[in-house]
Amino acid sequence: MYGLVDCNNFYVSCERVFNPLLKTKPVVVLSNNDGCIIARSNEAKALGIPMGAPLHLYKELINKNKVFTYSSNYTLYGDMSSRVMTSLNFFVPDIEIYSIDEAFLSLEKINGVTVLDEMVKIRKLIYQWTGIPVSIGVGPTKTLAKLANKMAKKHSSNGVYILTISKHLDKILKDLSLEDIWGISKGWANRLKSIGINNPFELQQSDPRQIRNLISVVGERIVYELRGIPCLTLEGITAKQSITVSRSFGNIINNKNDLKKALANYVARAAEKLRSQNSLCGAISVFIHTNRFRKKDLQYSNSASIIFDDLTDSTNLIIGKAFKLLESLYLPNYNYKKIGVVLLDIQKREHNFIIQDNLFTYGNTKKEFTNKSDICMKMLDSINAKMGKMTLFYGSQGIIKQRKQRIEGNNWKMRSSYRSPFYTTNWNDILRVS
DNA sequence: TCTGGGGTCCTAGGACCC
DNA sequence: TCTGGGGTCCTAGGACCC
Repeated sequence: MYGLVDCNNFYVSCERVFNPLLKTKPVVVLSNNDGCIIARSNEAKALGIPMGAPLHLYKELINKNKVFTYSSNYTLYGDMSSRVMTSLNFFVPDIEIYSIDEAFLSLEKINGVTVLDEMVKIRKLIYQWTGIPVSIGVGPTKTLAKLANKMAKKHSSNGVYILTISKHLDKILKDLSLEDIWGISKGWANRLKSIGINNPFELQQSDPRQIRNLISVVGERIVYELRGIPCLTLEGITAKQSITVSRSFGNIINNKNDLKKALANYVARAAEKLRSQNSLCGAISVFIHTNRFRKKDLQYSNSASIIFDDLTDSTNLIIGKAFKLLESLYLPNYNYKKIGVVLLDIQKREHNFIIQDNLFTYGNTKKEFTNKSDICMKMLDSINAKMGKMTLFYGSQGIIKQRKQRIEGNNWKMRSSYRSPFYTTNWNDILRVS
């Protein structure tokens, strides 16, 4: 059984913790430059203010109804989020932090009879400890837990909803639209409708292979998940595979120096994030856009990327390269609205070791060995000492794959990002927590 | 006038290898 | 003239998520 905990109107709830007078008032939180509405209290939703709406279109409605508006404060939200997650972890050891305001729980260890009581208790205590109201959905798969969470928000008095495979679920699925299902958006919903599948129940009953042909393996998984057969599992905390920092400008910018100033800032922020997850990056990309909403303006958007000679986390080094990329992208006579940087090919710093022939390289350490398995045993010892118990696979990529498959079943697939010219490659590829 | 920011995964197809 | 089998690697583009 899986649980999904979702903070209600998270950003608004955070603001309310520090200003209890807002509790019963309509509140919205705005994006960068106060451009869009990105969070709404229930009262604001009731006024018909949609998610992601440009503020200027709703100015009048907001003024008329005395809606409180707040610029976003991500430092605060990040901090509140970790308070909630830490509290959750206190009750349930196996959790997956899915987003800033959501976490999946593994409920295997909780007795089925008492799940409801347990969830009600967790919900109550999370509120007591953090001031954040949450909803909890429970189901046999992540997809159904997600759906249960939606039901909890709509139809539950205690904020908890439990879905099981039953006639009742059939009825619920018949009454929902395809887009209510996690992983299905407009594009796929339309494709499904084109072959006569009009609601989640019909999707659940459909031929998984046919769905795969239509909308890829992701869709096939959804079919099984709706039947209560898990295809998705809890994922631990993993390092980011890419890090983006970008902003729209409040005003239009057209000179290169201003763009450089902004870019330097964003690179510094991105490099900070990179270091905070103890990683290095091997490549970056820079992009710029004009304002796509100003149809009369000449439009231009472009991006360029560069691969570093060595993995790095140095702000200065990355800024240098980013400026070079900007030089190649910048065209005068355009009004720029947005610039951003993406760090790519991200690798864990401590995982960056190489064995080639009989040379073992780990950071700046180079050691020669006469026996290859000897190297691996020593590596394993030092890694175990640092990180806890691990299993080490070594050999050519093909051999690694075979061994992993023997242990983990046939679902394991070598991904291109694991490639390496050497015997060992990405941490994930050769090591596995046992 | 004003229109967010940051992610992940999957596929197809060509190049290439033994 | 015929033309295997099994694979990796890479990229662009398209979906989706919060």
